[in-house]
Amino acid sequence: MLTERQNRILKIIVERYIKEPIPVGSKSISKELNCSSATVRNEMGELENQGLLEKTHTSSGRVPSEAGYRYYVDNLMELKKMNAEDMLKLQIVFKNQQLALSDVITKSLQVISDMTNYTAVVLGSTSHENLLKQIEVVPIDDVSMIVIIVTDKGHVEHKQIHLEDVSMGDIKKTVSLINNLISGTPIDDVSKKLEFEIKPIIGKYVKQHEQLYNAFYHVFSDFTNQEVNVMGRNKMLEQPEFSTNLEKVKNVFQKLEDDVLVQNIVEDDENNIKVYIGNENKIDSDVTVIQTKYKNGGEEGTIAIIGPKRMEYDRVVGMLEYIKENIER
Amino acid sequence: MLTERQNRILKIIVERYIKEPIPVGSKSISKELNCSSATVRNEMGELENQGLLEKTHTSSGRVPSEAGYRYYVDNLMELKKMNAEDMLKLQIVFKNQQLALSDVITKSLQVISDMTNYTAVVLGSTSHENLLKQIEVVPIDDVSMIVIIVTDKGHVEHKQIHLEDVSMGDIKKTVSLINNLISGTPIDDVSKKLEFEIKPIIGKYVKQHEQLYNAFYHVFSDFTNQEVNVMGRNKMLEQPEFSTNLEKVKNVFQKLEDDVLVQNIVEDDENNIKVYIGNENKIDSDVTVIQTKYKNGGEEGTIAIIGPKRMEYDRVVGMLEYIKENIER
DNA sequence: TTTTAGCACTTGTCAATAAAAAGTGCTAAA
DNA sequence: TTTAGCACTTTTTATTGACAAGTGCTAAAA
Repeated sequence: MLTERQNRILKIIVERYIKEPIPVGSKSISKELNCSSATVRNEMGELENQGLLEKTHTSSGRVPSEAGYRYYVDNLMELKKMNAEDMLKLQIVFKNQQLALSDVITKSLQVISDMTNYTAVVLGSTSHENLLKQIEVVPIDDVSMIVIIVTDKGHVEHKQIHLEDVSMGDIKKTVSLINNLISGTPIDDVSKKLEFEIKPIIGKYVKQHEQLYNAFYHVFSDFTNQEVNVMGRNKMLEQPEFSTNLEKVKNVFQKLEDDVLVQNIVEDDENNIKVYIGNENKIDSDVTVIQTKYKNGGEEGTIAIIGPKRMEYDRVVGMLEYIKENIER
Repeated sequence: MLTERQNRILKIIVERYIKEPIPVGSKSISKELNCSSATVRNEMGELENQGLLEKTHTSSGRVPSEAGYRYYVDNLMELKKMNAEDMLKLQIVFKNQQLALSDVITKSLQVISDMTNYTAVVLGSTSHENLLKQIEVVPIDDVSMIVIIVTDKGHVEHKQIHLEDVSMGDIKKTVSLINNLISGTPIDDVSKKLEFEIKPIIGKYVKQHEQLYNAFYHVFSDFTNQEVNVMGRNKMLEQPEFSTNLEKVKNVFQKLEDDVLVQNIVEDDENNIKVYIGNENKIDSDVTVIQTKYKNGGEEGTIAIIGPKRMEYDRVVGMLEYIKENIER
């Protein structure tokens, strides 16, 4: 357990370092506390023994360790209310009645990314939570058509398919079969139902039923599992710790470019706001991910902010709380 | 006009520098030509007078200037056939019958980006070239529904709208009105037609016609003008001239993140392959854009490769030619 | 007239050195 | 328990010198 004074010192060091990435020395802290630099030095040594602080070299000032940030977030951080100006910017987005929920989320995270200079990520709900609502087919020319899938949560996906020697009538019939028989099925299960409930029926009276079945089968099996949206990717370059270390930037960018990797950001299903510092997250040991789930009616997903380990925890957590609140009503 | 020897020297310098970004000295060239370094120096001086070469400092070797690259591309470059291995990789994409055209283009450019370490861009056709084919409405719950727009070129767009106190019957009627009356209209003109041809009719018998009209109006006016697809964004970081100059990278990344700016890459409507070196393009004075239009049936668009000024012109032009050929049949 | 050998000169790079700044740990006294 | 004082470390910055690479120019050779 830390003493009151140790807590104060750790808090000062973390917050100073977050403001500016320069190791913090004992002298500058002694002015803030009513004691000498030697006392502060003793305490800092103790904090270092406990693994909460680190030195960049033998005679440098102290820098928070990963455990130090963790301790700060868990015990020392005071939540910061958003300032009025930032709130206003977000309210403009939330009050816009024209926008669908998913657009509101995306836009508001874009605003957050601009305000903080951190990267923001939105992950939509996964397919096994989506039920097939309806499919539609729009013919484009003799052999091409667009198949459109709509789920109960308003997720829309489309795919162009090419069918030769299949009559429009047969296609229409198949579509209406699907809509009547397997609407309401989780997207993940549609492929199976297609095989056991639709294939036998069309097999009887459609000439090219194999071709038709295959086309629809592919449409569903290619259904995107999750909507992934990354905003402010290059904000990472604005962070001093990355602008000198291109290798790190490359690694982070690469992870953020691959949708599958981005999906893995999500660590668990916790509903409240979670902070994953450095090695606690799966992106890079030099970043922190702050994330939370949101739920609104049937729709749900995860929003996350990615920044350097020395990110403004209090500010970002406050913002996410505010956004989550607004999304959920 | 340059002499034969000057041409040879310029070609050597450009190609050497493209291979490795180190200023080229007279001595190394004299070995390749049958003459002394002093002669080469004289010629290089002349080439510098003509603005085709530059020095990085008074006593450094020479580097191609923008005009030098231009001259190289226009007069010296020999087109390079793709090697068999690269061709094979692309053929796998082209031969895949399952993919829609737009996916083939995207995938093949992704391959090119991986092979060359340059960034690739695909711009789909613009909205004024798309005609409305059909719209569909899928209800989600009492007040929400999805409006889906399909164009004659297979472009699909959807939007969620919220309508209170409007009966499903009225909506269905309006949709069928639109499909019957203004299908075939360029997307850009739909809003107008909506006002003059649809609004008067629904105004007569739909209670909440104003609300209904507005909803549809927005759907069309928000129609994305152009499909924009950027692949291998962070390949830029692999280029030595950018990995030391973060400011440049930031500028390029910023431009590539903004769809509107990416659209502006397109310089004109030329059908053949065009090379825009440095200040000739609108992205950054340190990059080169190589682009071409493609056309396949009704669908058309632009593909472009973005790399440093010292990009492998011969290779990239050859690749684009090959891709364009394959797309167009 | 063209080419070339030779040489003085410029600039960048690299390693070594020195001095100053920032900060620590430890000891001993308050 | 706190603090003043001091020796010690490390980083940063500037300076120096040596060396390599390459140029431009002059004068001689082809």
